[in-house]
Amino acid sequence: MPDKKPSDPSDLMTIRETCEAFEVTPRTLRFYEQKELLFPIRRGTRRLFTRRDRARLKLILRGKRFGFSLEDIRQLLNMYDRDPGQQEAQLLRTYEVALERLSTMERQRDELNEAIGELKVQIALGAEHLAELRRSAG
Amino acid sequence: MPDKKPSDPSDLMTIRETCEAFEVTPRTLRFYEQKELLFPIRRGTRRLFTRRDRARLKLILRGKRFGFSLEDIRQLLNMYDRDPGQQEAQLLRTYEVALERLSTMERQRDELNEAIGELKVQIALGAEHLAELRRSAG
DNA sequence: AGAGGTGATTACGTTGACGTAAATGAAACG
DNA sequence: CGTTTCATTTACGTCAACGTAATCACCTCT
Repeated sequence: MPDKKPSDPSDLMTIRETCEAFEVTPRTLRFYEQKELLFPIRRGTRRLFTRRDRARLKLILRGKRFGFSLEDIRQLLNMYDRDPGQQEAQLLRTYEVALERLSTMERQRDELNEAIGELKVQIALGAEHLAELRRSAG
Repeated sequence: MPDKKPSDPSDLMTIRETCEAFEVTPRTLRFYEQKELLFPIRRGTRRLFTRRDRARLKLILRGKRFGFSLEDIRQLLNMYDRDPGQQEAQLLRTYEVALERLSTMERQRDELNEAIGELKVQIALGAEHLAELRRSAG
């Protein structure tokens, strides 16, 4: 074999090709299909992922990086599917959801920072305690 | 009833009193007992939480705020129980574990910050896109 | 025809920290 | 003595996002 087969008669990709392209497992793709996040076409029993599936997958993975749940993502994606025409309203909705998520993430970060501060204090106290122990009975 | 009964013949507290004092549910205390984090004494079938249980509980809840798992906490607590004498070694161990946890938390915070930055970019792009839509067909 | 690779389906397992429900008991109050 | 009220035990349920078999069907190369 000279190199990877493009296997691109009309831009369809097998499950394995898609997995390699996006670094996910077959299980993940099947799972996403089951959750109605992807809709690969079937040739016989085999799944074939279209350009559209791949575009969706890209958005799914991006959404996951931002901490959206798959259910959140599904709702957003399917909104764009159901009525392709409400561009502005949909974009606006996505924008709002993103802002909400952003504030959640910032709150989480702040809480994490607080906990980090507290933990540092405890660590400092521990260090002191340790030094004391060594002074009194090294 | 004049007021709350101290019910403090020797500093023991019922499960409910303990729950109120620490803002946890009975289920939680029973769960912690089952997980060997607490060892309330039994009068008949009832649990009575000692000063020591409460001290442990305080540490448990603090540990949780830092994101330690109950299993982590159990190991640390029981270490102090099993051989009360290795004070220095134990404190040192706790110190080490805390440092590890600290770095994990800082890493998480950094990742969260990165994601926040990315999300902000996406939001800005969305805003632009939205403005464009409105310009071309408001 | 056997071996190997790819893909499919079905369904149970994982992880953590409890929630929740059901059935029962025992104490306290009037 | 009857009724609340608090308690106990047992055990299944929850949530998310897949992992991990187990079993079966095809295709391809040799």
